[in-house]
Amino acid sequence: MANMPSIPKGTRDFSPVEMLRRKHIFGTIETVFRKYGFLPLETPAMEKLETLTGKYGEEGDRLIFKVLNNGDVWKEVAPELKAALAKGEEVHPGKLATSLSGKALRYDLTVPFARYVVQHRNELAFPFKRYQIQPVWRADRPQKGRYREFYQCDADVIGSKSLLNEVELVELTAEVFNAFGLQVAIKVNDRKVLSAIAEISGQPEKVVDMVTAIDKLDKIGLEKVQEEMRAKGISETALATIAPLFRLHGTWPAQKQQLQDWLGSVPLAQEGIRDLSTVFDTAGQLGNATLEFDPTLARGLDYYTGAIFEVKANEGSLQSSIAGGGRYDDLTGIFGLKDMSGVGISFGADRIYDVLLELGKFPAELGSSTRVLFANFGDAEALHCLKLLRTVREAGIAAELYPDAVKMAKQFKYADDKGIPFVAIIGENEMKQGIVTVKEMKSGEQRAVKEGELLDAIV
RNA sequence: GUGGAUGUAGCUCAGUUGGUUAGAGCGCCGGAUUGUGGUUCCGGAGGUCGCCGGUUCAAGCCCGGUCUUCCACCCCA
Repeated sequence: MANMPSIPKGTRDFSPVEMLRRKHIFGTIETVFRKYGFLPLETPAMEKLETLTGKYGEEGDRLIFKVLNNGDVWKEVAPELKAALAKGEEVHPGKLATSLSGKALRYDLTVPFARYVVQHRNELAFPFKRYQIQPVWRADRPQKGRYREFYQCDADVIGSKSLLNEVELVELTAEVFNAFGLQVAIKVNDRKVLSAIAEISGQPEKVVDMVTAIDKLDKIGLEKVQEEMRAKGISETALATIAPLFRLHGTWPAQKQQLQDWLGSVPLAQEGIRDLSTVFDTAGQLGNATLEFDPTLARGLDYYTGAIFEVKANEGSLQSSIAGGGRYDDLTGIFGLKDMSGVGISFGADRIYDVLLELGKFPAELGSSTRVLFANFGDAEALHCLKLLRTVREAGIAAELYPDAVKMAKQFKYADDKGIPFVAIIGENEMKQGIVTVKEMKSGEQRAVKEGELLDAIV
Protein backbone atom coordinates (compact mmCIF):
# COMPACT_ATOMS: atom_id res chain seq x y z
CA MET A 1 0.00 0.00 0.00
CA ALA A 2 1.25 3.38 -0.96
CA ASN A 3 0.67 5.27 2.26
CA MET A 4 1.40 2.49 4.71
CA PRO A 5 3.73 3.83 7.40
CA SER A 6 6.90 1.91 8.10
CA ILE A 7 9.95 1.79 10.33
CA PRO A 8 13.66 2.37 9.62
CA LYS A 9 15.78 -0.34 8.05
CA GLY A 10 16.90 -3.06 10.41
CA THR A 11 14.50 -2.12 13.22
CA ARG A 12 11.49 -4.14 14.33
CA ASP A 13 8.16 -3.89 16.09
CA PHE A 14 7.48 -6.55 18.69
CA SER A 15 3.92 -7.83 18.92
CA PRO A 16 2.41 -8.76 22.30
CA VAL A 17 3.14 -12.45 21.66
CA GLU A 18 6.73 -11.65 20.76
CA MET A 19 7.09 -9.36 23.75
CA LEU A 20 5.92 -12.07 26.15
CA ARG A 21 8.63 -14.31 24.75
CA ARG A 22 11.24 -11.56 24.87
CA LYS A 23 10.33 -10.75 28.47
CA HIS A 24 10.79 -14.41 29.26
CA ILE A 25 14.33 -14.23 27.90
CA PHE A 26 15.23 -10.98 29.64
CA GLY A 27 13.60 -12.12 32.87
CA THR A 28 15.43 -15.45 32.92
CA ILE A 29 18.78 -13.82 32.27
CA GLU A 30 18.13 -11.07 34.79
CA THR A 31 17.16 -13.53 37.51
CA VAL A 32 20.42 -15.41 37.05
CA PHE A 33 22.44 -12.18 36.97
CA ARG A 34 20.91 -11.15 40.28
CA LYS A 35 21.57 -14.55 41.76
CA TYR A 36 25.27 -14.09 41.08
CA GLY A 37 25.36 -10.71 42.77
CA PHE A 38 25.21 -8.40 39.77
CA LEU A 39 23.23 -5.20 40.11
CA PRO A 40 21.37 -3.30 37.40
CA LEU A 41 22.79 -0.32 35.58
CA GLU A 42 21.48 1.76 32.71
CA THR A 43 23.32 4.29 30.61
CA PRO A 44 21.90 6.70 28.01
CA ALA A 45 21.03 5.62 24.50
CA MET A 46 23.41 8.32 23.32
CA GLU A 47 27.02 8.83 24.27
CA LYS A 48 29.33 11.62 23.22
CA LEU A 49 30.77 10.69 19.88
CA GLU A 50 34.33 10.88 21.22
CA THR A 51 33.48 8.31 23.89
CA LEU A 52 32.71 5.73 21.23
CA THR A 53 35.04 6.44 18.32
CA GLY A 54 38.27 4.49 18.18
CA LYS A 55 37.09 1.81 20.57
CA TYR A 56 35.86 -0.77 18.10
CA GLY A 57 38.51 -0.62 15.43
CA GLU A 58 38.24 0.96 12.02
CA GLU A 59 35.35 -1.27 11.00
CA GLY A 60 33.46 -0.51 14.19
CA ASP A 61 33.75 3.25 13.77
CA ARG A 62 32.00 2.99 10.44
CA LEU A 63 29.07 1.22 12.08
CA ILE A 64 28.41 3.81 14.77
CA PHE A 65 25.11 5.66 14.31
CA LYS A 66 25.83 9.37 14.61
CA VAL A 67 23.17 11.78 15.77
CA LEU A 68 22.88 15.06 13.94
CA ASN A 69 23.34 18.12 16.14
CA ASN A 70 20.32 20.25 16.82
CA GLY A 71 20.03 23.82 15.66
CA ASP A 72 21.82 25.29 12.69
CA VAL A 73 24.50 22.68 12.11
CA TRP A 74 25.82 24.49 9.09
CA LYS A 75 26.76 27.47 11.25
CA GLU A 76 29.06 25.22 13.27
CA VAL A 77 31.05 24.03 10.28
CA ALA A 78 34.55 25.51 10.37
CA PRO A 79 35.02 28.40 7.88
CA GLU A 80 37.92 26.69 6.13
CA LEU A 81 35.81 23.57 5.58
CA LYS A 82 33.00 25.67 4.15
CA ALA A 83 35.44 27.43 1.86
CA ALA A 84 36.82 24.12 0.67
CA LEU A 85 33.34 22.79 0.02
CA ALA A 86 32.35 25.96 -1.83
CA LYS A 87 35.30 25.46 -4.15
CA GLY A 88 34.10 21.94 -4.77
CA GLU A 89 37.10 20.39 -3.04
CA GLU A 90 36.96 17.00 -1.35
CA VAL A 91 36.61 17.22 2.40
CA HIS A 92 37.44 14.33 4.72
CA PRO A 93 34.01 13.06 5.85
CA GLY A 94 35.28 12.56 9.39
CA LYS A 95 36.22 16.21 9.71
CA LEU A 96 32.83 17.32 8.58
CA ALA A 97 31.11 14.79 10.84
CA THR A 98 32.65 16.20 14.00
CA SER A 99 31.15 19.58 13.22
CA LEU A 100 27.76 18.08 12.40
CA SER A 101 27.48 15.48 15.12
CA GLY A 102 28.69 15.40 18.70
CA LYS A 103 26.80 12.37 19.92
CA ALA A 104 26.08 8.86 18.80
CA LEU A 105 23.91 5.87 19.68
CA ARG A 106 25.69 3.32 21.81
CA TYR A 107 27.35 0.51 19.87
CA ASP A 108 27.64 -1.91 22.77
CA LEU A 109 27.25 -1.87 26.54
CA THR A 110 30.87 -2.43 27.50
CA VAL A 111 32.36 0.89 26.47
CA PRO A 112 29.58 2.96 28.10
CA PHE A 113 30.12 0.82 31.19
CA ALA A 114 33.84 1.61 31.17
CA ARG A 115 33.01 5.28 30.79
CA TYR A 116 30.61 5.02 33.74
CA VAL A 117 33.17 3.32 35.94
CA VAL A 118 35.79 5.98 35.25
CA GLN A 119 33.34 8.81 35.73
CA HIS A 120 31.99 7.43 39.02
CA ARG A 121 35.13 5.74 40.30
CA ASN A 122 34.94 7.45 43.68
CA GLU A 123 31.41 6.32 44.39
CA LEU A 124 31.80 2.69 43.46
CA ALA A 125 32.71 -0.25 45.64
CA PHE A 126 35.19 -2.47 43.83
CA PRO A 127 35.06 -5.09 42.54
CA PHE A 128 32.02 -3.59 40.87
CA LYS A 129 29.54 -6.06 39.42
CA ARG A 130 26.79 -4.74 37.23
CA TYR A 131 24.42 -6.11 34.65
CA GLN A 132 22.87 -4.12 31.86
CA ILE A 133 20.04 -5.10 29.53
CA GLN A 134 19.54 -2.43 26.90
CA PRO A 135 19.37 -1.99 23.14
CA VAL A 136 22.42 -1.12 21.09
CA TRP A 137 22.60 0.19 17.53
CA ARG A 138 24.85 -0.64 14.62
CA ALA A 139 24.66 0.80 11.11
CA ASP A 140 25.38 -2.63 9.67
CA ARG A 141 23.61 -3.97 6.64
CA PRO A 142 20.80 -6.11 8.05
CA GLN A 143 20.49 -9.84 7.46
CA LYS A 144 18.77 -12.67 9.19
CA GLY A 145 19.71 -12.63 12.87
CA ARG A 146 21.41 -9.32 12.36
CA TYR A 147 19.67 -6.09 13.10
CA ARG A 148 20.44 -2.39 13.38
CA GLU A 149 18.77 -2.25 16.77
CA PHE A 150 19.13 -5.20 19.09
CA TYR A 151 19.44 -5.96 22.78
CA GLN A 152 22.48 -7.04 24.67
CA CYS A 153 22.40 -8.52 28.13
CA ASP A 154 25.76 -7.89 29.77
CA ALA A 155 27.23 -8.86 33.10
CA ASP A 156 30.67 -7.53 33.96
CA VAL A 157 32.84 -7.42 37.02
CA ILE A 158 35.52 -4.77 37.05
CA GLY A 159 38.32 -4.15 39.52
CA SER A 160 39.34 -7.73 40.16
CA LYS A 161 42.00 -9.81 38.46
CA SER A 162 40.89 -13.04 40.11
CA LEU A 163 40.14 -15.92 37.79
CA LEU A 164 37.29 -16.83 40.09
CA ASN A 165 35.36 -14.20 38.15
CA GLU A 166 35.89 -16.14 34.95
CA VAL A 167 34.74 -19.30 36.69
CA GLU A 168 31.65 -17.57 38.03
CA LEU A 169 30.77 -16.21 34.61
CA VAL A 170 31.12 -19.65 33.11
CA GLU A 171 28.82 -21.05 35.79
CA LEU A 172 26.38 -18.21 35.20
CA THR A 173 26.38 -18.84 31.47
CA ALA A 174 25.70 -22.53 31.96
CA GLU A 175 22.86 -21.70 34.32
CA VAL A 176 21.22 -19.29 31.89
CA PHE A 177 21.15 -21.77 29.04
CA ASN A 178 20.15 -24.55 31.35
CA ALA A 179 17.15 -22.43 32.34
CA PHE A 180 16.26 -22.11 28.66
CA GLY A 181 16.63 -25.87 28.22
CA LEU A 182 19.11 -25.26 25.44
CA GLN A 183 22.14 -27.42 24.68
CA VAL A 184 25.14 -25.19 24.12
CA ALA A 185 28.87 -25.35 23.71
CA ILE A 186 30.83 -22.95 25.88
CA LYS A 187 34.13 -22.36 24.17
CA VAL A 188 37.09 -20.85 25.92
CA ASN A 189 40.47 -19.58 24.87
CA ASP A 190 42.98 -17.05 26.13
CA ARG A 191 44.27 -14.08 24.19
CA LYS A 192 47.65 -14.43 25.86
CA VAL A 193 48.12 -17.75 24.13
CA LEU A 194 47.25 -16.18 20.80
CA SER A 195 49.59 -13.26 21.46
CA ALA A 196 52.36 -15.68 22.35
CA ILE A 197 51.84 -17.44 19.06
CA ALA A 198 52.10 -14.14 17.22
CA GLU A 199 55.26 -13.46 19.19
CA ILE A 200 57.03 -16.65 18.22
CA SER A 201 55.93 -16.23 14.62
CA GLY A 202 58.26 -13.26 14.44
CA GLN A 203 55.46 -10.87 13.49
CA PRO A 204 53.93 -9.87 16.84
CA GLU A 205 52.52 -6.68 15.29
CA LYS A 206 50.21 -8.84 13.20
CA VAL A 207 48.33 -10.31 16.18
CA VAL A 208 45.02 -8.75 15.21
CA ASP A 209 45.27 -9.90 11.60
CA MET A 210 46.23 -13.41 12.67
CA VAL A 211 43.53 -13.58 15.27
CA THR A 212 40.72 -12.46 12.97
CA ALA A 213 41.86 -14.92 10.33
CA ILE A 214 42.19 -17.81 12.80
CA ASP A 215 38.74 -17.05 14.12
CA LYS A 216 37.25 -18.02 10.77
CA LEU A 217 38.74 -21.51 10.75
CA ASP A 218 35.55 -23.48 11.32
CA LYS A 219 33.75 -21.36 8.78
CA ILE A 220 36.14 -21.18 5.82
CA GLY A 221 38.71 -23.88 6.48
CA LEU A 222 42.45 -23.94 7.00
CA GLU A 223 43.49 -23.14 3.45
CA LYS A 224 41.44 -19.98 3.21
CA VAL A 225 42.61 -18.89 6.64
CA GLN A 226 46.21 -19.20 5.50
CA GLU A 227 45.36 -17.46 2.27
CA GLU A 228 43.92 -14.55 4.19
CA MET A 229 46.95 -14.36 6.44
CA ARG A 230 49.24 -14.26 3.42
CA ALA A 231 47.11 -11.47 2.00
CA LYS A 232 47.58 -9.56 5.24
CA GLY A 233 51.34 -9.79 4.86
CA ILE A 234 52.08 -12.68 7.16
CA SER A 235 55.20 -14.51 6.01
CA GLU A 236 55.52 -18.19 5.08
CA THR A 237 57.90 -18.73 7.98
CA ALA A 238 55.35 -17.24 10.35
CA LEU A 239 52.64 -19.44 8.85
CA ALA A 240 54.81 -22.49 9.38
CA THR A 241 55.52 -21.45 12.96
CA ILE A 242 51.88 -21.11 13.92
CA ALA A 243 50.79 -24.24 12.05
CA PRO A 244 50.84 -26.47 15.18
CA LEU A 245 47.88 -24.43 16.43
CA PHE A 246 45.69 -26.15 13.87
CA ARG A 247 46.93 -29.56 14.86
CA LEU A 248 45.96 -29.44 18.52
CA HIS A 249 43.60 -32.29 19.27
CA GLY A 250 41.78 -34.09 22.04
CA THR A 251 40.14 -32.43 25.01
CA TRP A 252 41.58 -30.03 27.53
CA PRO A 253 44.13 -32.11 29.48
CA ALA A 254 45.58 -33.40 26.21
CA GLN A 255 45.39 -30.02 24.53
CA LYS A 256 47.10 -28.48 27.50
CA GLN A 257 50.00 -30.89 27.21
CA GLN A 258 50.39 -30.11 23.52
CA LEU A 259 50.36 -26.37 24.24
CA GLN A 260 52.99 -26.86 26.93
CA ASP A 261 55.27 -28.78 24.63
CA TRP A 262 54.86 -26.21 21.90
CA LEU A 263 54.78 -22.88 23.73
CA GLY A 264 56.01 -23.70 27.21
CA SER A 265 59.12 -21.61 26.80
CA VAL A 266 57.23 -18.41 26.04
CA PRO A 267 56.40 -16.57 29.29
CA LEU A 268 53.18 -15.04 27.94
CA ALA A 269 51.95 -18.44 26.81
CA GLN A 270 52.80 -19.96 30.18
CA GLU A 271 50.63 -17.37 31.81
CA GLY A 272 47.76 -18.06 29.43
CA ILE A 273 48.01 -21.82 29.86
CA ARG A 274 48.13 -21.45 33.63
CA ASP A 275 45.03 -19.22 33.61
CA LEU A 276 43.13 -21.60 31.37
CA SER A 277 44.07 -24.49 33.65
CA THR A 278 42.73 -22.65 36.67
CA VAL A 279 39.43 -21.97 34.93
CA PHE A 280 39.11 -25.51 33.59
CA ASP A 281 40.09 -27.16 36.87
CA THR A 282 37.88 -25.03 39.07
CA ALA A 283 34.87 -25.19 36.78
CA GLY A 284 35.51 -28.90 36.36
CA GLN A 285 35.39 -29.49 40.11
CA LEU A 286 32.07 -27.68 40.32
CA GLY A 287 30.78 -29.83 37.52
CA ASN A 288 27.96 -27.56 36.37
CA ALA A 289 29.41 -26.28 33.15
CA THR A 290 31.06 -28.19 30.36
CA LEU A 291 33.82 -26.17 28.76
CA GLU A 292 35.59 -26.72 25.51
CA PHE A 293 39.02 -25.34 24.83
CA ASP A 294 39.03 -23.94 21.34
CA PRO A 295 42.50 -22.74 20.36
CA THR A 296 41.10 -21.07 17.25
CA LEU A 297 38.52 -19.03 19.12
CA ALA A 298 39.62 -15.43 18.82
CA ARG A 299 36.72 -12.97 18.86
CA GLY A 300 37.01 -9.74 17.00
CA LEU A 301 37.03 -7.05 19.64
CA ASP A 302 40.58 -5.97 20.19
CA TYR A 303 40.16 -4.92 23.82
CA TYR A 304 40.21 -8.49 25.10
CA THR A 305 43.50 -9.43 26.77
CA GLY A 306 42.91 -12.64 28.72
CA ALA A 307 40.23 -15.30 28.71
CA ILE A 308 37.69 -15.20 25.91
CA PHE A 309 34.37 -17.02 25.76
CA GLU A 310 31.89 -17.79 23.10
CA VAL A 311 28.66 -19.74 23.25
CA LYS A 312 27.03 -21.50 20.33
CA ALA A 313 23.85 -23.52 20.32
CA ASN A 314 24.32 -27.23 19.77
CA GLU A 315 20.78 -27.50 18.39
CA GLY A 316 18.98 -25.54 15.72
CA SER A 317 20.22 -23.98 12.53
CA LEU A 318 21.78 -20.75 13.79
CA GLN A 319 25.53 -21.09 13.53
CA SER A 320 26.58 -17.71 14.89
CA SER A 321 27.37 -17.13 18.53
CA ILE A 322 24.57 -16.38 20.98
CA ALA A 323 26.78 -15.11 23.77
CA GLY A 324 30.35 -14.05 24.15
CA GLY A 325 32.76 -12.23 26.38
CA GLY A 326 36.17 -12.09 27.87
CA ARG A 327 38.68 -10.30 30.03
CA TYR A 328 39.94 -6.83 29.23
CA ASP A 329 42.83 -5.48 31.27
CA ASP A 330 42.76 -1.91 30.24
CA LEU A 331 39.36 -0.86 28.97
CA THR A 332 39.16 2.07 31.37
CA GLY A 333 42.70 3.13 30.50
CA ILE A 334 41.48 4.95 27.42
CA PHE A 335 39.33 7.07 29.75
CA GLY A 336 42.24 7.73 32.08
CA LEU A 337 41.86 5.08 34.75
CA LYS A 338 44.69 2.56 34.81
CA ASP A 339 44.92 -0.91 36.34
CA MET A 340 41.23 -1.73 36.22
CA SER A 341 40.95 -5.24 34.94
CA GLY A 342 37.51 -6.51 34.15
CA VAL A 343 35.78 -9.52 32.70
CA GLY A 344 32.31 -9.83 31.27
CA ILE A 345 29.84 -11.81 29.25
CA SER A 346 27.18 -10.62 26.83
CA PHE A 347 24.05 -12.54 25.83
CA GLY A 348 22.51 -11.86 22.43
CA ALA A 349 18.82 -11.86 23.32
CA ASP A 350 17.60 -11.54 19.74
CA ARG A 351 19.55 -14.54 18.57
CA ILE A 352 18.56 -16.58 21.61
CA TYR A 353 14.98 -15.71 20.68
CA ASP A 354 15.40 -17.07 17.16
CA VAL A 355 16.95 -20.29 18.45
CA LEU A 356 14.30 -20.89 21.13
CA LEU A 357 11.52 -20.18 18.65
CA GLU A 358 12.92 -22.54 16.04
CA LEU A 359 13.23 -25.30 18.61
CA GLY A 360 9.88 -24.62 20.28
CA LYS A 361 11.54 -24.03 23.64
CA PHE A 362 9.32 -21.23 24.86
CA PRO A 363 7.03 -22.24 27.73
CA ALA A 364 3.47 -22.83 26.53
CA GLU A 365 1.85 -20.69 29.22
CA LEU A 366 3.46 -17.56 27.78
CA GLY A 367 0.65 -17.40 25.25
CA SER A 368 -2.19 -16.33 27.47
CA SER A 369 -2.40 -13.91 30.33
CA THR A 370 -6.10 -13.21 30.95
CA ARG A 371 -7.74 -16.25 32.55
CA VAL A 372 -11.36 -15.21 32.42
CA LEU A 373 -13.34 -12.80 30.28
CA PHE A 374 -16.63 -11.41 31.58
CA ALA A 375 -19.16 -11.02 28.80
CA ASN A 376 -20.88 -7.65 28.63
CA PHE A 377 -24.70 -7.59 28.48
CA GLY A 378 -25.26 -3.92 29.22
CA ASP A 379 -24.76 -1.26 31.86
CA ALA A 380 -26.44 -3.01 34.80
CA GLU A 381 -24.77 -6.37 34.14
CA ALA A 382 -21.41 -4.70 33.50
CA LEU A 383 -21.51 -2.94 36.85
CA HIS A 384 -22.33 -6.24 38.51
CA CYS A 385 -19.38 -7.85 36.70
CA LEU A 386 -17.01 -5.10 37.78
CA LYS A 387 -17.61 -6.09 41.39
CA LEU A 388 -16.92 -9.76 40.68
CA LEU A 389 -13.94 -8.76 38.60
CA ARG A 390 -12.42 -7.17 41.64
CA THR A 391 -12.64 -10.30 43.77
CA VAL A 392 -11.14 -12.36 40.96
CA ARG A 393 -8.26 -9.94 40.57
CA GLU A 394 -7.72 -9.81 44.31
CA ALA A 395 -7.18 -13.56 44.12
CA GLY A 396 -4.33 -12.81 41.73
CA ILE A 397 -6.15 -14.01 38.62
CA ALA A 398 -5.97 -11.88 35.49
CA ALA A 399 -9.48 -11.03 34.34
CA GLU A 400 -11.18 -8.54 32.09
CA LEU A 401 -14.65 -7.35 31.16
CA TYR A 402 -15.49 -6.91 27.51
CA PRO A 403 -15.90 -3.14 27.26
CA ASP A 404 -18.88 -2.99 24.89
CA ALA A 405 -22.28 -4.66 25.06
CA VAL A 406 -21.96 -6.08 21.58
CA LYS A 407 -23.35 -9.39 20.44
CA MET A 408 -22.09 -12.55 22.08
CA ALA A 409 -20.46 -13.99 19.00
CA LYS A 410 -18.06 -11.09 18.88
CA GLN A 411 -17.23 -11.34 22.57
CA PHE A 412 -16.56 -15.07 22.33
CA LYS A 413 -14.42 -14.57 19.30
CA TYR A 414 -12.38 -12.04 21.23
CA ALA A 415 -11.78 -14.61 23.98
CA ASP A 416 -10.87 -17.17 21.36
CA ASP A 417 -8.43 -14.89 19.53
CA LYS A 418 -6.77 -13.89 22.76
CA GLY A 419 -6.53 -17.45 24.07
CA ILE A 420 -8.58 -16.70 27.18
CA PRO A 421 -9.56 -20.09 28.66
CA PHE A 422 -12.81 -19.11 30.43
CA VAL A 423 -15.74 -16.82 29.70
CA ALA A 424 -18.05 -15.76 32.55
CA ILE A 425 -21.57 -15.10 31.32
CA ILE A 426 -23.80 -13.04 33.56
CA GLY A 427 -27.00 -11.88 31.92
CA GLU A 428 -30.22 -10.75 33.54
CA ASN A 429 -31.14 -14.26 34.75
CA GLU A 430 -27.77 -15.10 36.23
CA MET A 431 -27.64 -11.75 37.95
CA LYS A 432 -31.05 -12.26 39.54
CA GLN A 433 -30.15 -15.73 40.78
CA GLY A 434 -26.65 -14.78 41.96
CA ILE A 435 -24.99 -17.29 39.67
CA VAL A 436 -22.41 -17.25 36.88
CA THR A 437 -22.45 -19.32 33.74
CA VAL A 438 -18.85 -20.36 33.16
CA LYS A 439 -17.83 -21.61 29.76
CA GLU A 440 -14.58 -23.40 29.21
CA MET A 441 -13.52 -22.39 25.74
CA LYS A 442 -11.38 -25.38 24.90
CA SER A 443 -14.05 -28.02 25.54
CA GLY A 444 -17.02 -25.77 24.89
CA GLU A 445 -18.65 -27.02 28.08
CA GLN A 446 -20.43 -24.62 30.32
CA ARG A 447 -22.02 -24.84 33.73
CA ALA A 448 -23.71 -22.55 36.21
CA VAL A 449 -22.00 -21.93 39.55
CA LYS A 450 -22.79 -19.72 42.49
CA GLU A 451 -20.96 -16.40 42.46
CA GLY A 452 -18.94 -17.50 45.48
CA GLU A 453 -17.72 -20.59 43.61
CA LEU A 454 -16.48 -18.70 40.58
CA LEU A 455 -12.83 -18.83 41.63
CA ASP A 456 -12.92 -22.63 41.94
CA ALA A 457 -14.54 -22.94 38.54
CA ILE A 458 -11.75 -21.15 36.71
CA VAL A 459 -8.68 -22.62 38.37
C1' G B 1 31.00 -0.30 2.70
C1' U B 2 31.17 -4.22 -1.99
C1' G B 3 28.40 -7.75 -5.08
C1' G B 4 23.58 -10.25 -6.09
C1' A B 5 18.26 -11.24 -5.64
C1' U B 6 13.39 -9.34 -4.13
C1' G B 7 8.75 -6.15 -3.70
C1' U B 8 1.23 -7.45 -6.66
C1' A B 9 -5.07 -7.23 -1.09
C1' G B 10 -3.83 -7.42 6.22
C1' C B 11 -0.77 -12.45 5.17
C1' U B 12 1.17 -16.33 1.51
C1' C B 13 1.41 -16.10 -3.56
C1' A B 14 -0.64 -16.48 -9.22
C1' G B 15 -0.67 -12.94 -13.29
C1' U B 16 0.97 -15.57 -20.97
C1' U B 17 5.74 -12.14 -26.25
C1' G B 18 3.68 -5.14 -22.90
C1' G B 19 -3.07 -5.02 -24.82
C1' U B 20 -10.00 -3.77 -21.88
C1' U B 21 -13.00 -3.54 -15.38
C1' A B 22 -5.45 -7.33 -11.78
C1' G B 23 -6.88 -12.97 -9.44
C1' A B 24 -6.71 -17.23 -5.61
C1' G B 25 -6.24 -19.19 -0.68
C1' C B 26 -6.09 -17.57 4.24
C1' G B 27 -7.60 -13.48 7.25
C1' C B 28 -11.24 -9.40 7.93
C1' C B 29 -16.54 -7.54 7.92
C1' G B 30 -21.90 -8.87 7.52
C1' G B 31 -25.72 -12.68 7.49
C1' A B 32 -27.72 -17.95 8.41
C1' U B 33 -27.99 -18.00 14.65
C1' U B 34 -31.31 -10.72 18.66
C1' G B 35 -27.21 -15.41 24.96
C1' U B 36 -22.16 -18.66 22.40
C1' G B 37 -16.14 -18.67 19.68
C1' G B 38 -13.17 -22.51 17.30
C1' U B 39 -16.48 -26.36 12.30
C1' U B 40 -20.17 -25.38 7.96
C1' C B 41 -22.98 -22.40 4.32
C1' C B 42 -24.12 -17.53 1.87
C1' G B 43 -22.73 -12.53 0.87
C1' G B 44 -19.28 -8.24 1.12
C1' A B 45 -15.24 -4.87 1.63
C1' G B 46 -10.21 -4.32 0.53
C1' G B 47 -4.95 -3.13 -4.53
C1' U B 48 -3.13 4.36 -8.18
C1' C B 49 0.91 -3.67 -8.61
C1' G B 50 7.09 -0.36 -2.98
C1' C B 51 8.10 4.85 -4.53
C1' C B 52 9.81 8.50 -8.44
C1' G B 53 10.91 9.20 -13.38
C1' G B 54 11.56 7.34 -18.56
C1' U B 55 10.34 4.38 -23.24
C1' U B 56 5.49 3.32 -25.69
C1' C B 57 -0.76 4.50 -28.90
C1' A B 58 -0.67 1.33 -24.41
C1' A B 59 3.50 -0.64 -18.55
C1' G B 60 2.13 -5.05 -12.84
C1' C B 61 5.38 -6.75 -17.08
C1' C B 62 10.69 -3.00 -20.53
C1' C B 63 14.67 0.91 -18.85
C1' G B 64 16.97 4.27 -14.96
C1' G B 65 17.00 5.93 -10.00
C1' U B 66 15.47 5.23 -4.95
C1' C B 67 13.65 2.58 -0.64
C1' U B 68 12.50 -2.28 1.77
C1' U B 69 13.46 -7.30 2.74
C1' C B 70 16.72 -11.35 1.87
C1' C B 71 21.65 -13.74 0.38
C1' A B 72 27.11 -13.59 0.01
C1' C B 73 31.45 -10.66 1.52
C1' C B 74 33.16 -7.50 5.52
C1' C B 75 32.20 -7.53 10.45
C1' C B 76 29.45 -9.11 14.47
C1' A B 77 25.17 -10.40 19.06
